[in-house]
Amino acid sequence: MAQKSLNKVILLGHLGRDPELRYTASGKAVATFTLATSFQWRDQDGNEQDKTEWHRIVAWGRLGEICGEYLSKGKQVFIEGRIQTREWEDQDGNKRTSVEIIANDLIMLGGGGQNQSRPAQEQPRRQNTGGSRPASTGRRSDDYYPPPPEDEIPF
Amino acid sequence: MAQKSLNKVILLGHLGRDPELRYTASGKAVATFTLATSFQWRDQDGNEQDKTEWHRIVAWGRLGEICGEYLSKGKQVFIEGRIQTREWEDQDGNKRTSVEIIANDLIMLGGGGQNQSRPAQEQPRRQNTGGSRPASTGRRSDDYYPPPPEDEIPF
Amino acid sequence: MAQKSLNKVILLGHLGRDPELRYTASGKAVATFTLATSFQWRDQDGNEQDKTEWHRIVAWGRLGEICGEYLSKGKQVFIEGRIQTREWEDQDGNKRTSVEIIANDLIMLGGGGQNQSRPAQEQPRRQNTGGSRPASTGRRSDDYYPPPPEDEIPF
Amino acid sequence: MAQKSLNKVILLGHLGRDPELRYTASGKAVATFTLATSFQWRDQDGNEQDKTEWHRIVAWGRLGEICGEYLSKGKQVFIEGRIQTREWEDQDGNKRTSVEIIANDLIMLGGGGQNQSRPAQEQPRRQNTGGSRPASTGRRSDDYYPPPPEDEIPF
DNA sequence: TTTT
DNA sequence: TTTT
Repeated sequence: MAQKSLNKVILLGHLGRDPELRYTASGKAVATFTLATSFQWRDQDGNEQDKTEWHRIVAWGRLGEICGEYLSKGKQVFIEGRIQTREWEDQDGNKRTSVEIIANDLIMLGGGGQNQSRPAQEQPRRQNTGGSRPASTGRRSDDYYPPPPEDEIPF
Repeated sequence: MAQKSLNKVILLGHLGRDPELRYTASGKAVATFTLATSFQWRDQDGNEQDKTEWHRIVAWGRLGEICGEYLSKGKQVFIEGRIQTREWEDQDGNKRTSVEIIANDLIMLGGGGQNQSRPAQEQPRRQNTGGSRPASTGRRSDDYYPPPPEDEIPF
Repeated sequence: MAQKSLNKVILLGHLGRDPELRYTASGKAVATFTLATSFQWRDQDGNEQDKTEWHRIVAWGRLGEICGEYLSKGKQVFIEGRIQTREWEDQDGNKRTSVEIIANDLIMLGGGGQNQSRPAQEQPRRQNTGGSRPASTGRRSDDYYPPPPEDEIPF
Repeated sequence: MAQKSLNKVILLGHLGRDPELRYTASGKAVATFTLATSFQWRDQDGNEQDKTEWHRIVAWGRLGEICGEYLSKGKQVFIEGRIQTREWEDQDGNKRTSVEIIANDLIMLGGGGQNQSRPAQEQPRRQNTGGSRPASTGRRSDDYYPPPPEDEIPF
């Protein structure tokens, strides 16, 4: 039995491409896109160096649909998620491994993006999986207790 | 209309006292306890300095009940939550303000704690608010998509 | 002797006012400002509710100067820091307590802000405390190892 | 020129093996080890499912030496770091990619570990890179301002 | 009021 | 492949 552990990723960067929105056979939405972050440092000669890291982001369900609708290449977003390694076989039958960030929260930021009013989503919406909260990224789960009425606070 | 924002706190420390478990009039559980973290630095004379910060933690619902059952003075825990300021009036009618951390996830760690097998919870369980997952801290909400069967992955 | 612990706060929100930049007697810069985050939930009648939380941010040294120079009311920022409680006495000699977020990293985001090109900093710069990295928020400390040259990687 | 971004990973889990401590040609220490986290969910039949994620951790310099000295298989640790992809060629000349977590902070927790008093470090210490704080993980960088003397607070 |  |  696995003991509780933590696997949390927090990213803030820009999309390298428009998200791709797909659906599983059972109709669940999933968006994928890449996000750039950059790491800066000063080398031994005192020169600024810079390396871009590309993160592969996966967003399932309602959050994926929101990504498909509102995000586009260049947009700046904050993402919270977890690291997940996925194994697959390439065409030669070799075992390959992909590391992806499974997003569970996302905040769209003002910066970047070219076509602000992006043409409506091409992909059909087969099914509105999960949740009735329209413009939300589904972050308010039951675990997030609101501030209760004052006379409800017993301390 | 409020734009999306982020208010996240991550703490790892030890409980200063046993949690207090109470219930609202409507039967919702809420546990409160304090958690110590310490900040170390070296002063200008090169001496190690140390300051303890006491955080007031509030855990609602099922998570609160788990705190009441399994945590005790001295135990080491990891907590994720949000900062919440609450206003109240003291006995002289002065406006006072309390800052609390509303926990939404918690990991119990091995360290600390005096009475490992704590006597069973004194407080009666009036109501099992929220959730059917008994030994969980309620973290697996709908937002956390599991790894789907391989033939379900469309990318 | 204190054991290692963790006290981390991550905020993303908008400034409620222009930062105030002050200097200690010894010439160290310190900026203070408030940051709004909002918490949304759906009440039992299914109506969207919203509560704004105001965080008091404190940024010392070079980071404080950057806040004084580049931030203004309405700007959207990401902040990482720690919670710190400070005790003081009000004019009646009563012990009061303030909870502040001591920032140690900050990312300026595109959103918000009224006067993009804010008039140059009014406060004199008494002393350039800490660090020679001009436009940086000082995040690249020694703890952040850059990617080494490939032939330097022994694994 | 890269804009500021964020790439942060927070993990809490157990080591899969003893760390390996190596040194670069220039004498810089680097420890590597794997860390397990687990993700739990309930499948459509209501059964608890569990998947272990193995993270490859890299710790440079003083932090790496501390890992080599104090960590061992089974130990529970909290790690903060960043994701870094590294490209290399396998023996067939194929481009391969490794995703690693570059640690920049680490907290040792009580749980796990088999040989509490592990035999002293086998690897020679070629060079004590970075830092004079012996038992510290080097987390108190210049960015972490201590609480100043009360008469130094100008607000 | 915690912990090593 | 992003961004300033």
